[in-house]
Amino acid sequence: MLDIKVIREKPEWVKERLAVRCKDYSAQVDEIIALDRERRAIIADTDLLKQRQNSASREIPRIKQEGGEVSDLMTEMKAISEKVKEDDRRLTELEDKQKEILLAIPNTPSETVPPGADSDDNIEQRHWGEPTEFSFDAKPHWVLGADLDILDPERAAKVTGARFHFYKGLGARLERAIINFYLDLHVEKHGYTELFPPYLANRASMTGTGQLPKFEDDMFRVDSQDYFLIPTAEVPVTNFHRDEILNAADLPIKYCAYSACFRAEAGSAGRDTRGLIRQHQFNKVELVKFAHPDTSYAELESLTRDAEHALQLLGLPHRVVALCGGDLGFSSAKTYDIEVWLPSYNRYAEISSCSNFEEFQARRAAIRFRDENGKTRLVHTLNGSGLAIGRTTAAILENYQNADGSVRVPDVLVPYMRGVTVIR
RNA sequence: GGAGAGGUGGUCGAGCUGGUCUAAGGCACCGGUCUUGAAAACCGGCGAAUGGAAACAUUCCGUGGGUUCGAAUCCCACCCUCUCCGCCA
Repeated sequence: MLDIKVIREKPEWVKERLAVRCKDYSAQVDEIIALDRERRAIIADTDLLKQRQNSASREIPRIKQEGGEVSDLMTEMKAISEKVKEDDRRLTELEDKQKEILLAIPNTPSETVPPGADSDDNIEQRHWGEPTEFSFDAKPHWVLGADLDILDPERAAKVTGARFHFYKGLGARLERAIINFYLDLHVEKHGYTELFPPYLANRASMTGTGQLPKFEDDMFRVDSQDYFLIPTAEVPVTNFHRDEILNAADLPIKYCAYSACFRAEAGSAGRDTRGLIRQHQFNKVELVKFAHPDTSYAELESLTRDAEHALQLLGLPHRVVALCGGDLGFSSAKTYDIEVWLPSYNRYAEISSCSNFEEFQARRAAIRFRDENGKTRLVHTLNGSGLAIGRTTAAILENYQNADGSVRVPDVLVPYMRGVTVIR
């Protein structure tokens, strides 16, 4: 959520920043300003009436005690009371309307976000390794998965529906090995505290991180309760500190969390229909930081490096791109995607998205800290995949496949695979 | 799921026969006095949000409604926590 004060004071700047997203939000900004003007006028009026109310309710008991007559005063107060209630109703209406619009406006992109309309305009920052070369006909991971009998989407479709997977045997062990490798790496080498979160979150939490109200259709909702299956551990982990005031000395606070993630992804039909790339349920280790505003961009860099480090230890070729304005997510001010080389796609494919949300989520979720002067300020929240597990499995299967159809296990995973070095 | 108790500022906790609650007090925290230094003691400060240039004003006692001139306090609904019982991995 954007700061109403900034919208009020620098509306043209806000519109300009939002335009980087290649969409025009001028109408919404103007409407907010109009509502805000009326809202503040009503507050000023009503506060005067309430002040009169308060002073009268201090006088009434005093007059009574002195044996005075209060019925005239009570009659007057009755009328004021009616007016106050009416004004409060109108005020609530305006606030609700203003908040509704405010919640639907995306974050203002940082000044460093490159211009551009879609992913073709993203800017490569750096790359590591080179695309894997094969001296034989390389198979896509879904073929390897079937041939090795370690992935079973057909039975998952029977048991549940399209876009779910069973992992089987060493496939299941590989997925589990990657989860543990990532968690151990971030806890032991990068200083994150591990959280294991609930997989269901309530409406307030989903609103706090920006999934609601705008993207309700992308979520799985539990019918019997107003709970949602989390689309990412970002939701429970960021809301871990919702409505809290943190100590400045504790910042940055760094968490990593494994969770299953659930996405209804209404618009995705027809894309990436085979394999592990786009599923309704997938595994992910997420990195989340609560940072001081002065250092949040440095924290974004180190968070991205932490995620890249995992791919480097796995020996998977990858690159980092800065998302352009048109490709930026709703809540993000700045995002780096990490893309891993996927031979079956013959291109780099997203495996992590690392973002600085600045105050956008913190304002929605009321996550503040007490600064050096004792003032409360909003923290900056950041998160990034560290990394997506299913896509890692796909990348390993494809990049580490041998001519005979077997797959070598990356060295760092062998202990997690209980000594298995080749899946055959 | 059933019965009972309870949700008050960073924390503990008083208030809960409606009107100096304009939320006591303790602890924590910050500043000062004292001290070689520290502790203790003493003095002072110390919640958040909104509106306002400021003075200041308003709002907030789990959430949302209601009664009243006036609600932390009374009424209704819901949420959560604790204790006991039931069920359960």
